[in-house]
Amino acid sequence: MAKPFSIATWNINSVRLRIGLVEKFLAEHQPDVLCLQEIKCVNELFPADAFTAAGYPHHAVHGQKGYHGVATVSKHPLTETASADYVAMGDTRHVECIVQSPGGPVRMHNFYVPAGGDVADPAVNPKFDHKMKFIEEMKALGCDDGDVPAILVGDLNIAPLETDVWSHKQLLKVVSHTPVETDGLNEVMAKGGWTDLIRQHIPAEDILFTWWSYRSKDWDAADKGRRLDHIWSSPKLASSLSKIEVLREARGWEKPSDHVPVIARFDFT
DNA sequence: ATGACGGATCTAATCCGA
Repeated sequence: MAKPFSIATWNINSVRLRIGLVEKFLAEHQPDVLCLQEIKCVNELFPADAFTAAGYPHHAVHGQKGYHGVATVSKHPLTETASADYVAMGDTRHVECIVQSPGGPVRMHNFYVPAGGDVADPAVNPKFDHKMKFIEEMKALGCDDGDVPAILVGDLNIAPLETDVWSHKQLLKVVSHTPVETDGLNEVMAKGGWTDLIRQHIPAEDILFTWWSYRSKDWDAADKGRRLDHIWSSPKLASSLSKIEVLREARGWEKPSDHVPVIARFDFT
């Protein structure tokens, strides 16, 4: 008998402003676990009651005032195991917990990787230096550390494949798609033994985006997006993947986030 | 021109996102 389990990731760009959209999303799609990035509030201001009322009473929140911040909410019990301070900047960009899924415990990593600023040169741009150091530290993260199979999700702010951006050629020097970033992210994946679940399900030949800039007059018609949001897992869990859903329609909701939710559905045995 | 919006904050103009 298969045991369904699903996880979603969404850069919400202020959880307090968009709690209504989150409630709509949870009601319609019912993931077992939702990982949010850019909650933009301290833990005390996280709308915990709304999540509990929506059927998600288990929370691991790691926020700060105004910027960044990550939160993992779940239908099933979870234990927060770490909130690593990558690059020791004091930023809230990672929360790790173990979720009691119907198929057994799963380690969940929820990341918000620094955007990296405008200029892709660490010597003149401290934000890009920060981003590259953050990626460097992520290379130490193994998918099977500690014997519990793991899932890594989040806004990694890097679009690794040519089909992850609207124009590979025009974005080669644009932060998020430079070779030093995409090579770095590929190394994080290879060293940790991670599998890219989104690209396991949706062929690398297919154009695929999860983010569209607010600055575009008509984001849908222009369609100049990037695939910045990711779902990875250990190979053991990857073999149980049944479906990936990228909710492009959510970019067209009223007062939307510039990122859309991505859902991975599994059938555990 | 990729494009010139949208969030939080010491409510006004500034920093930040990618």
